[in-house]
Amino acid sequence: MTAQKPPSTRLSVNDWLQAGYTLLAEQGGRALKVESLCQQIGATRGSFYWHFEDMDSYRAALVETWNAFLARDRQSLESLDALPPRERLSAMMTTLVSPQHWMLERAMREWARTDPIAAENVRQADRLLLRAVAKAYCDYGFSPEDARLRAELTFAAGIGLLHLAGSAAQAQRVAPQQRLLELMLADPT
Amino acid sequence: MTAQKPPSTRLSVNDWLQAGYTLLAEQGGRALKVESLCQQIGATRGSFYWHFEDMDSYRAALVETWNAFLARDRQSLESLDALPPRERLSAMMTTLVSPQHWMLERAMREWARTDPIAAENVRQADRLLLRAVAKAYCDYGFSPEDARLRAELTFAAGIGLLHLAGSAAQAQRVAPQQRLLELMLADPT
DNA sequence: ACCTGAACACCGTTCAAGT
DNA sequence: ACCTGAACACCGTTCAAGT
Repeated sequence: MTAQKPPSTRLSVNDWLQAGYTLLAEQGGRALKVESLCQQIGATRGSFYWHFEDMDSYRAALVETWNAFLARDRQSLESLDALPPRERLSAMMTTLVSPQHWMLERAMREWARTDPIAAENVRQADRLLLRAVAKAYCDYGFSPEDARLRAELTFAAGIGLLHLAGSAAQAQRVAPQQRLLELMLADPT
Repeated sequence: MTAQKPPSTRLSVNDWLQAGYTLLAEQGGRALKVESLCQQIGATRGSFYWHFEDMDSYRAALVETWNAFLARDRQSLESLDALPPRERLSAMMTTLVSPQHWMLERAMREWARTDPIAAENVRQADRLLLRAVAKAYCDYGFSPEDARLRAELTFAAGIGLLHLAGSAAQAQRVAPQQRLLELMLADPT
């Protein structure tokens, strides 16, 4: 049988990553300091440097974990293929702005501006999602080119709403989301 | 007669702000360090601290200057009232994504997350722009509520495109912009 | 294997001294 | 009035020593 995890005074890599996500979501990228992490987790600097090379590789670890999380998440989006296109799009948009995601999503995109590793991971994740959304528009009946453009615009609007929402609750974003979908599904000749 | 500005080994507040904008646009918020600014401008730390209290107030000065710049810019947007709604919207969107603006716009929004002063200024600027865009949709014939919602979505999509565009040239963003406008002006009952 | 705490380096900030 | 450069404080990083 596998060993049970003890209540643990001992810390794992994952504990540190978790603490990082908390800080990132609550206070943004500039708050990600070794000392802050130590306070959050109740350990000293040396412990951090046992688990991680330095701040840069710690950030890289955060990005990779986040990316893996996202990939799983978005793969499950693609598994919505069974749904009719309209419901599929609706489900995608709801997931995109889920409250567990948007704080970190924003922090990650902020990072991506200066960190090449983060940038590559964000780009890759975006490509996956864009493809899925475009496919849905395509299945709905738009030409591939038009579907692609509508997907980009939908995606952009989603990102923009994330940024504009500030700390607003999810409920306040659902109405715009659905209205956006209606407009995007319109067929102006 | 007024004194001419000398070729100047002497530095002005504005020189430091200019250096800051350059750094912000090129390397993002984390690159805004005193030493980097000094190198950029060719002076030593003490000079910086003659003109500014500390980094925080320097950032505040950057934000205020930027905000004044934006306000002027957006007031001129409202002066487009003479144009028919559709052209007015098109002109607004073009200005919104002008290459001189988007890098700083992004940096400012990044700041706004952790700096209350920046947040307030961004909020205020957004309110002005949103009102102008909503008015245009209203003049086009949509109900006030619908106009408001379309304005928010247009705005969100604009912000999103800024973020997604990366370092792409403006030309690549014009097509999506115009297509977005077409979709937003559609009238799905 | 994992953690502590002292030590060091780097960069934000201060300040006495120069022009 | 504006700037220099030395000095100090803070936080990222290292490392010898503990369990």
